[in-house]
Amino acid sequence: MSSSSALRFEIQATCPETGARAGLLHTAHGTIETPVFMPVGTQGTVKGITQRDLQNDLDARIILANTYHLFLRPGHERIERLGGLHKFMAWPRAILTDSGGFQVFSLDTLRKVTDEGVLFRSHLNGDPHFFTPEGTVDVQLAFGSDILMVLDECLAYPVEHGAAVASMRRTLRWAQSGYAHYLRREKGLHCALFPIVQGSMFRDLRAACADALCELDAPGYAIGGLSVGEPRELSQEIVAVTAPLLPRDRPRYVMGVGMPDELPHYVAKGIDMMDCVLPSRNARNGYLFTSEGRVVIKQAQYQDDDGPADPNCSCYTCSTFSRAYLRHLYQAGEILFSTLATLHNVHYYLDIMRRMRQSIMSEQFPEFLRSTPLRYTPAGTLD
RNA sequence: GGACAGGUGGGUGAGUGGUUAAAGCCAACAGACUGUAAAUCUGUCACUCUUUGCGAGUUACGAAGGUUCGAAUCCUUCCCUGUCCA
Repeated sequence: MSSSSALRFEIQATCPETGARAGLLHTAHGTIETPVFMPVGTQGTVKGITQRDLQNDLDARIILANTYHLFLRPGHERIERLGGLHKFMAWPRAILTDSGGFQVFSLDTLRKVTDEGVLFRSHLNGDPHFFTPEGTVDVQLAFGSDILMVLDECLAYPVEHGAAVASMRRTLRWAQSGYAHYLRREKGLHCALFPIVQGSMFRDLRAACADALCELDAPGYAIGGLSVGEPRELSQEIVAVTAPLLPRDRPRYVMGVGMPDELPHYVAKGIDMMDCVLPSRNARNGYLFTSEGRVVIKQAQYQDDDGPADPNCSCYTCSTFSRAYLRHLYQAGEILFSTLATLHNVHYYLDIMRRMRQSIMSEQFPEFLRSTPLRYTPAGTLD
């Protein structure tokens, strides 16, 4: 346990067969039951639903927000003046903020990476903003995040080994300098900073990066650089070789995953935390995740279907509305569709995590895992 | 009754002699989406055949005729719609 962190991780049960863990992550804004899925609220909102939905209905314990986006608008200093991000967005539970490292990937035409940091040209107005390992820590401290992420370079796939080496070393240096800066500043603050393992899909680079990052003795570690275009098997493989190299007594976080069926397979590799935009984004695009598989509710086949979106779901959407009504809302472009669909999809993800956690606690995780096999298509995506 | 302006594919609306099965937008249908530039984006969108090729054929721009090598585009008549005047 890192002595300098307010974050405390308590492992309650470990699956003897797979190594999957169930635990408690204690933060200044509540205790998080792990393994946990964290809904993504980039701009201080999980698109489509209210904080009340998230807290009371879905019972999410921690959500993500984004440094790049909130820095640009409304600005970290304003958020700090207004009492911090929790108060600003009226979310009393835990917040993890990504550093902007993902925007290195997603906004690749609007940025330039140097050894010192990342020069972004704002997607809003073109203004230049230089993100450094130290500066991104400062911004996240101004937010008052519970878990901060170091600035990293999220590479696209595929990439040459040589380029991946250089990038990984740069990310490693950023983690070291960012972490040192964090340690100088965090005295008395109740938060934690997670480094991020990079190295593209090269096992040797992942191992080297993980080993070096472990020397930071951080309270938790992330595996980044996945879901960037690689086949899904490869994501699992990289996590399988990387997770065991991270401290057993600290939370392990795989960033940006995944499809519902993939979640248990990450947990089986010793992962405790995940996040993904899929449940919220796909919801808005008419795609529901259900216990019976995908239900593309916008399809014409549902226009007369008076059954619930997912007959095995207890969420407000499924217990109240028909597929026909949801399909109608989508077709009509009604804003309520996004809300109801997001409510369901996020509920579906969180419910998977709750059941998974329960199976670990009751020593039935291997059965749970077998009940959600990975069905890869020839293209390396999931069916 | 008269004078103008019009009638284009599911809707809207470009096109005013040939590269037009007919732009764009909308609708419809399907697909993508993984640390969110996303209530976004992509594809299809007359019919038939096809060895699946930017291939062939058929029908189509209110209706019927006509001019022309060639017509959604020009002419004639008719039908219909809108506005205005009686």
